[in-house]
This record gives sequence, structure tokens and C-alpha cells, in this order.
Amino acid sequence: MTNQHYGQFCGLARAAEIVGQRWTLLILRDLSVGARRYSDLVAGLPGIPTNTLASRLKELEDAGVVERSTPAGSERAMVYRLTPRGRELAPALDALSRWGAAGMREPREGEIVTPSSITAALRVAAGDGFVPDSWDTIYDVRIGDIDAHVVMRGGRITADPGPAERADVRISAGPGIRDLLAGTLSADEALSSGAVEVDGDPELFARFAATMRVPYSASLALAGEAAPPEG
Amino acid sequence: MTNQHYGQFCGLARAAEIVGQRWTLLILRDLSVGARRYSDLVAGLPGIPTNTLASRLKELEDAGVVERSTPAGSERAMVYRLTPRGRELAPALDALSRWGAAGMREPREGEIVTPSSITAALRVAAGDGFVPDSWDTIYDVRIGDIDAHVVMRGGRITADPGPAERADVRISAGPGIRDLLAGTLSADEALSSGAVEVDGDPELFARFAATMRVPYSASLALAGEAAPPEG
DNA sequence: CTGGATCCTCAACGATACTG
DNA sequence: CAGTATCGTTGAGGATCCAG
Repeated sequence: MTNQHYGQFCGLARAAEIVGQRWTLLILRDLSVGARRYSDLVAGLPGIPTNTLASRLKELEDAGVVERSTPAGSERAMVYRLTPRGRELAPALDALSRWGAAGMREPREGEIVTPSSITAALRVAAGDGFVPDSWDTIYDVRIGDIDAHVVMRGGRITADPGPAERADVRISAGPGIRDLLAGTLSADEALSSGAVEVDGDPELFARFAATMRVPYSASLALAGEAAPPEG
Repeated sequence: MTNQHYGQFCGLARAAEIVGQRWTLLILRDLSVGARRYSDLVAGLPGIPTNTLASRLKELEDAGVVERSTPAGSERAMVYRLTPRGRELAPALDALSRWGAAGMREPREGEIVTPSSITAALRVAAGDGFVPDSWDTIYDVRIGDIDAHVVMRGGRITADPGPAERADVRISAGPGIRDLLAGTLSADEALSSGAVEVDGDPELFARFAATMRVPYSASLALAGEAAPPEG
């Protein structure tokens, strides 16, 4: 109810009052991928207490960032979606995602990926969302056992959850795909090492690898969290 | 000690674990303006409990975002500053600031501004930081009783706290300057209404008003927090 | 079965006091 | 000045329960 205020007339403080609460950024990430029902959110955010989710949704609604609607016709199908004001958060969410990903090489013990996290990561990797007009390819991207798909068409690139029907290229990988997105692993190396498996035209995969980019932090070797005792 | 983890291999989740804690974004804002001592931070963040500040600084240090150093020569002068990795947060902080400011028209009851918040706001308003090479002006900007200064020189624009020595233009205003930065109040209107007082060449002030920009949300009228009962 | 509300426990946060 | 110690309060975590 009483959202914590910082008492400062400052854009960052106002933003922090809304998105600086536990779980809020991840809720917004999931909603940025598409409209979600309450139970979808619960499923996509393992560990979130149901009362915390309910509180956050109410706060976000009060802040004008999220709206609930029940699509006419379906009785029990209340969905949550971002308002226009909520969609304006995209640049900030993407910048935070990039920064976090820049310091993220391998999953920690027990860390998972979700359909929304994969889709959001692909959208961030797509950068400004523009590609040459002539490109016209559907990529199915499977990370672990989670499917998403990337579409390059009409000069634009989009990412959405779920498998693609009629994909031109099917990409299957594990966490090792992180190095590919960072640009430290070439498309050829990814294929020959087995880090990524591709079903389709290797040239189109090379194009994917060259287009999608989420670099590592330049200062990671110096300042990062303790280097993993990797063998 | 045990920072809350979300258990997801996701850039946004990793970022949220670090910057999604109460007060952290504001601490980073102050440090993004310059190195600060512990007591500077306490003074610039009214209401922060001292133990919370100590915890946050330690967590940020562990995360590689902040470093403490004691400048040789001075006994008791430990200062905190952003690491290179911490400075990489600037785009994300700026995007969040812009989003928050887009929904912020007037100060709420009791809200204040601080030297760091003013300086950070001016830096955000400066956009990409580029101006025509020929511009060479020092603006002193006083909001309420807080001074900062903006320098346009060598094609770059910078904002720093404190008054300027040898300012070319002195700008003095209250919260009404928000409309000027948003672009809904013209330089002329700001002067004639008394919302902003200027000591110096009006043309240089007009240039300032045209360059510094933090727009209001386009969807504010529809979705925002309750519209102020403004006359 | 979805969309929560309730209850309890405990860790984190907040305010004040105090110390090297 | 730069924090640590103490203690009360709040909010998160986790399980269960209830209404439509």
C-alpha cells in the first residue's frame, strides 16, 4: 500500500520507487514479452510468493504501468499487460539487461532460463531492431528445452516466445550460446565445438551470429565478481 | 551478506540483484556524479539509515561496482567511487532517469532536490553529450538553493555540481524549470513568467533551453498517476 | 482450475545509540 | 568521520486455504 518514497524530486528516485522493488523488474520483463495471466506469471517466476506478486501487480497498476483486462467473451481469463507508459520502460529494461548480461558468463548453480527470459534476451540481442530490408528468415531458437523464435523481415527483427512454425533455421544450444552472443565464439567455432547445433543454411546461422550481440563487459577481467575456478 | 538471488540466468535478473535493492540506485546516482565520502552520501541521501548505506556500499564493492580508496596523504579520507564496471551502468541509469522524469511534473509534498540529483538531471538532459564544436559557454544553474554548472566546450557538454566560477550565463529557477526541460515551456515564456531568471545573454539561454531536453511521457495524460488538479 | 487472500516465520530494513 | 551495535518494524518467503 504505502510504497516507499525517497522524498526526492528526481527522475531516478521516482523510477526507483516503482521498479526498485523486489521482483518488479522480472515481472515487467515477463509482461514486456506479452500479456500474461496471473498463473503464467507465477509459473515464469519460480520462487515468487503469491502475495508478493499480487502486491506488485497492484502497485504497478496504481503507477499506471500495468493494466488488467478481461478479454470480452472469456469468463475466467483476466490478463495483465503493460500500458503505453509501461512500454516506455523498454529502453531502461534493455539497458539494465545489457549491463547485467555483460557481467554474466555462465549460469550459477541452479540458475534456470524461462521462455520470457530467453525471448527478452533475444530482443535485447537484436539491438535497435533493424536489419537489411532484404533479409527474410525465421529462426527457431531452442535453449535447453525452451523454445523461442526470431523473425527478420521487412527490415525489422522481432523475438517472441514459443516454437516457430515453418522455421528456416533451427538453432539448438545450451548456455554456451552466451559466448556466441558475446562475440567471443565465432559461428564456425560454435558449430565445430558442438556448443550450438544448427539445422538449416549455415550462412543464415552466420548471419544470426553476426547480428545478435550482447557483449561482455570490457572491464570484467579486472573488476568482476570473483572469477570462477573453472578448469 | 546473502544477496537475494532470483535463480535465473538472465541479464535483467542479475542486474536486479545488484541495483534492485532499496537505496542502491540513488547511491549509484550520487557516485556517478563523482567520488564521495561516506558522510557526503549520508548528507545527499536524506533518510537513509547509516547501516543500510554501509551494507549497500559493501554489496556494491563485492559486486565490483564500487571501490573504496583512501587517497594517499590524507589520513581519514576514505572515498567511494565507481569502478569501470560501475561506470558502465550510466546508460541504464540515464534511461531509468528519463523514464521516471517523464512521469514527473511537480514535486510532491516534501520532495527535495540535492546537488547530485540536479547534476544528474542536467547530465541526462544533455542527451548524448554532443554539441556543435563552436559552442563555448559556461552556465551556472541554480535550482532553489542548489548550484550546479553546465559547460559546453569542444563539442561536448558536461554537468558538474557546485557553482561555476566565471559563468557566462547564470540561470536561477525553481521546480518550474521542469517544464522548460520538457519543452512545454519556451525560453521566452519562462523568462516572461518569471519561472526562470537569467543573468546573461538571452540568446545563450535560448540555446540552453533548446539543447537540454527531458520530455514528458506521451501517454501521461491517459495512463499516469492521478492528473494534478492544476488550473 | 484460476486468482488470489491469510497466516506464520524470518530476514531485511529503519531509527537511534554508540565506538574506534 | 566512518562506520558498528542494538533493537523494533516492515516486508519477503513459503505454505495453506478460499472464492468464483
